[in-house]
Amino acid sequence: MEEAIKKSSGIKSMLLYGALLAIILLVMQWLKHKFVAYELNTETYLAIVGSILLGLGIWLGNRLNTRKQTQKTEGKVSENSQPRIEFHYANLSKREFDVLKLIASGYSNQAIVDELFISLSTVKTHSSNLFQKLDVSNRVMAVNKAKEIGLLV
Amino acid sequence: MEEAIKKSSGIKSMLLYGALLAIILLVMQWLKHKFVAYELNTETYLAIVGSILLGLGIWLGNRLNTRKQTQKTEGKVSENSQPRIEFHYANLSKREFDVLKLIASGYSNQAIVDELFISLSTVKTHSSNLFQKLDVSNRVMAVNKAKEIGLLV
DNA sequence: GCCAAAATGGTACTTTGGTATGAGCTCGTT
DNA sequence: AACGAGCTCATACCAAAGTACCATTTTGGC
Repeated sequence: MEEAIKKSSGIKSMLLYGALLAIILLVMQWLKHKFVAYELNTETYLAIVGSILLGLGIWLGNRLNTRKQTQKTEGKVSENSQPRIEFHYANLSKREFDVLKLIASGYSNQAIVDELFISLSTVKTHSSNLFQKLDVSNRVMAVNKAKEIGLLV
Repeated sequence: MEEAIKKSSGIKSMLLYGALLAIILLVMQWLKHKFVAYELNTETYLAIVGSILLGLGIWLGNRLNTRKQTQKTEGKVSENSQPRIEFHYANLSKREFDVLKLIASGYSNQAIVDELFISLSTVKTHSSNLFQKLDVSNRVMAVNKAKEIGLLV
């Protein structure tokens, strides 16, 4: 796909070149006519043509490079927006996840008791279960792991 | 500063233009000499000069844009590398910060002992001190706070 | 209705974490 | 030399976390 875009870009620039060259030839013919009509000397003629061509060249070079840059930027943006949160990654139950969130906020077990209206031993059970599922052995590791796998932001 | 760099870049491109124009004039004189010597017609002469100038223009435009891009990239890189860890933000001592980093990685106190070659009571002392400085009461809160204030990434 | 998963809860115990208090040593600054 | 900051360490104590084991109830899917 990106290769196709690059090829397309190459063909486009070629066509552009061709069109520009055609215009340049027309300008040259016109200037030649003026040249003959007003008898401009050769150097003046060349300076005019040269300036036009130089300016065109710079513009073209600039434009080609801007296109390259735009493609790169788009590529990066789409990469950044892809990481979705995988909710069932570690098979945590709803309640286990509730407990995990509060742990991550720095709640003690007792504070979680007060927040979820359950007993201390239930908090410990959920906590222990989620550690097992996340394959960790303490709260900080659990929080780190959960963030790492996208379970928590 | 960035404005100064941009101005500098502008001056440089002007000098470059000047130098190129000088070269072009020399080439024109040389071709005129050839023109006279070999009696090339005017259109051939123009085609040669025109091609050279167009090519030069494209090259220049490309180069200028590359410079712009390079500056942008450097600007981003320097932004990314600027967030230094503010070592004394919360007035943590070096040792306290060492302990904090390990806590943040999920290390138990005993594991920190083994990592830093100090006693358990020293770990506890540093830990307690850093909690006080960060105004928190447990490890998870300490880690969260440290990340929040930019002390840890 | 049956069954598995989830939620809840208790008990006992060990491990880990955190606080308070005190002390000694080194180094840099005044 | 005096002083403060930082590092280190010990002791004592309690709180909190975590594990193991067991049990009952609830919920959701078939």
